[in-house]
Amino acid sequence: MPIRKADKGEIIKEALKLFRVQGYHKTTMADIGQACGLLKGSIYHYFSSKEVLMREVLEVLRDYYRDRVFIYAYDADMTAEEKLRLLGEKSVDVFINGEGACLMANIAMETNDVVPEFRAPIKSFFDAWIDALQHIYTEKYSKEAARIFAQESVAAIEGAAMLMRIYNDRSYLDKAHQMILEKFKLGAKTTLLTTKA
Amino acid sequence: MPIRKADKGEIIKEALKLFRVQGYHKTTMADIGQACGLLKGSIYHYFSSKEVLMREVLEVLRDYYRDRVFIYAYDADMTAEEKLRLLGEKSVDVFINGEGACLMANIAMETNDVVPEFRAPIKSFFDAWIDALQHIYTEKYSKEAARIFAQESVAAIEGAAMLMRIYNDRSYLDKAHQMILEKFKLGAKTTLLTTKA
Amino acid sequence: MPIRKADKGEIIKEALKLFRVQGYHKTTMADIGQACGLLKGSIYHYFSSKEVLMREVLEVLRDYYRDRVFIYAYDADMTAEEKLRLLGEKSVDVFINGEGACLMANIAMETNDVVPEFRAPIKSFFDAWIDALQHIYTEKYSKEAARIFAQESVAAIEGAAMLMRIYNDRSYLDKAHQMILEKFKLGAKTTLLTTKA
Amino acid sequence: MPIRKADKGEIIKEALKLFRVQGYHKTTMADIGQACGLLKGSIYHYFSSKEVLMREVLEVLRDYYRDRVFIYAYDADMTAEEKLRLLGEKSVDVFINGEGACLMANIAMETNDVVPEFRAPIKSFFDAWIDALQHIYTEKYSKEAARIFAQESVAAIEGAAMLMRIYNDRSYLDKAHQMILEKFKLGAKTTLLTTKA
DNA sequence: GATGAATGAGACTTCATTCAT
DNA sequence: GATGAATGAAGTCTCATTCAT
Repeated sequence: MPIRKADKGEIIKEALKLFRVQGYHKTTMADIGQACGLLKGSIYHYFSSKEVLMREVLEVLRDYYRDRVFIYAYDADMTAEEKLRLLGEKSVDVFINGEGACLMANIAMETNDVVPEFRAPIKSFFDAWIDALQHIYTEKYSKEAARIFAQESVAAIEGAAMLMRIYNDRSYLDKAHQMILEKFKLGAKTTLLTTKA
Repeated sequence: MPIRKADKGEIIKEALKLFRVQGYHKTTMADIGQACGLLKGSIYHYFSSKEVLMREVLEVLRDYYRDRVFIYAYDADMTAEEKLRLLGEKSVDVFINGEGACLMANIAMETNDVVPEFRAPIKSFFDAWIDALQHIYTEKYSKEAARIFAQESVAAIEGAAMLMRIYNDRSYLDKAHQMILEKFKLGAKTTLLTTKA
Repeated sequence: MPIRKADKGEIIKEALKLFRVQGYHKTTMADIGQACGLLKGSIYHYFSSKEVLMREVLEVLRDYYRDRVFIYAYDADMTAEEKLRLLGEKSVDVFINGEGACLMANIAMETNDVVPEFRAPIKSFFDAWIDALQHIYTEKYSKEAARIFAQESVAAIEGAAMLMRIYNDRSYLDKAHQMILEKFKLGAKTTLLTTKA
Repeated sequence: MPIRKADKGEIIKEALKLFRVQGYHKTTMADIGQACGLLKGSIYHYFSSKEVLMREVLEVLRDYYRDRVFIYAYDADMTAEEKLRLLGEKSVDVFINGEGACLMANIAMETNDVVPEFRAPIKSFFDAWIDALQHIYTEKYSKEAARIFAQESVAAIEGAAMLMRIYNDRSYLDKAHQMILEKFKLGAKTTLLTTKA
């Protein structure tokens, strides 16, 4: 009869929190173990290495966003503005609770050139995000303009998340979302490329 | 004079490059030594610790931007658009040559919560950047709107730098700068807050 | 249970031997590890630093003397001379077997001004020793004279231990103990201060 | 034209102070250099290694004591008690000013088993000391008893020096000297062996 | 499944020593 | 004679990982 102190899900959840705050290299297996009530050695029952654990964290997060956040972009029953607001809320919420896309950016910056194995889940996360926004924006913009606006939006949000962290002021993120919404309402006038019609 | 293989400046330059690409924790003193043709121990002749070296790197970079890049924002002989373009060029150039503000964002993300000693130079770098942009924007915007637009601009650029890195595509950064310039030309219409007049 | 090569007690025992012979600064974690059949890094499983290990060594030794040697001074069933002889024997034994008060003096001399953390256990060891001798001596001496004689005795023994080491001749220690016993038998005549009665 | 910032004598003096307080292994060439206003590398113009420097320190100290302190023991113009007092004063003085026999004991304890090269000067220092005291004591004691008393005296003083350091209380040393003087005045009654007859 | 002990590679750092100038 | 730069060995400590129980 096994003593079950933790399962993969919980380890992933705790690891995510630590990786987000401390980064990949600074977070130790002992840190993660402690957060789950395990010894560091025990984590190897679930994950064959720290790298594999990180990869699973990234994949779980990407899947979560893809299936539970970005999916709303494709919902036919909401207006574009409602969808935008919803995505923003979900993201903001996740950012502030400390389990979100912030990790993606952090890990991307820290490991892009030193752990290539992490690139795939990170890329597919941002692909899915940009795709979702583009889909929303195509309601008012041409496909090309929508893509660019989507990229700008993601950049604006991640940049704001960075400032939020540096200045310890969450309003940056709120302002970024408002700005995007405003811009969308104003239509294509503010983008380099022309509107749909 | 003894055999001089390196000086502080060169070590800082090499360290900057490595920190930017590999991050703080993943970069070892041996890496830095090798890049300068020194043994790891020899670096301690110039810097009393890895942390002190990193801090000096951040300070040098901040001072460089403050004195040689952001300063153009206050030049009375250029138009706002010329200044914006100049700042963009200088930044782009620095980004692409691999010695620039990208490091600030990377290190901010990686160490914000684990090495508080780095916060001060990082903060003052972003302060100086935002101040400079705000100063330019006040030509067309109210002080408040100019500040918000400045923050948005920095966020947009840093977010774009992140995407540039993830997708290995430098066009993100160019587009971010173009977008900012466009937006500035269009005036305050695109911001939440009202224009100057 | 895992492969157990050593426990705290054994590490402390081996460390004590090495510290006594080589001193604190000259003894390396690798030395201690080798003596226990461990790698240097493995010792950190039991002790968080070399300093902490040394402190525990000092505390264990102090407790050992307090509970198993000096305690005889307070035994009502022995005469003062029996007690003195017993303390002497225990000390001599310990000195010669290489696990004893000699370490206290060595470490005191070597680290008094450079590792203040070691002072407390060293002081309390000597306090307990002097207290014990004073207690024995009060049978024949006033409290004050007994204290001074106790201090003299400790000094005489530690000084003799030093000569023993320098001349590699254990007879110094024996002679010191004999001298102390003689002096005690002769009563207070030899001390500066007056006898009890 | 050479820049003379220091000479051997000064380096030895400063090194002695540092070795006495910090011990041999803990004192670095940089420490010594700093104390003399030199860089550590410059010390090698005077001494070929740290070990050689320490050996010279020990030899200088031994010679100093032999020629300027212990020599009074052989002065025919003083009484035994005057000589004892004089030796005590010189030693106390040197102890307290921080440049004396204390170093001999410290270094003896710290390096006896790890740097055999230091044993010779240390031994000959203590030989000279014991010889001097023995010579004084032979006025009242047999040669054998005088030697033993001399050894006891040295042990008493060095042991007191140790307590002085541990308890940061210089009275231990004064008391040791008083005790020795008392004992000498009382004659051979207090020693194990018989008086001269 | 979980543990605690152990490993070994490698990190940062120190320091005696050398040497061209 | 003195310097500052450099070296290389070694020291303390960390950490991902393994494994018998």
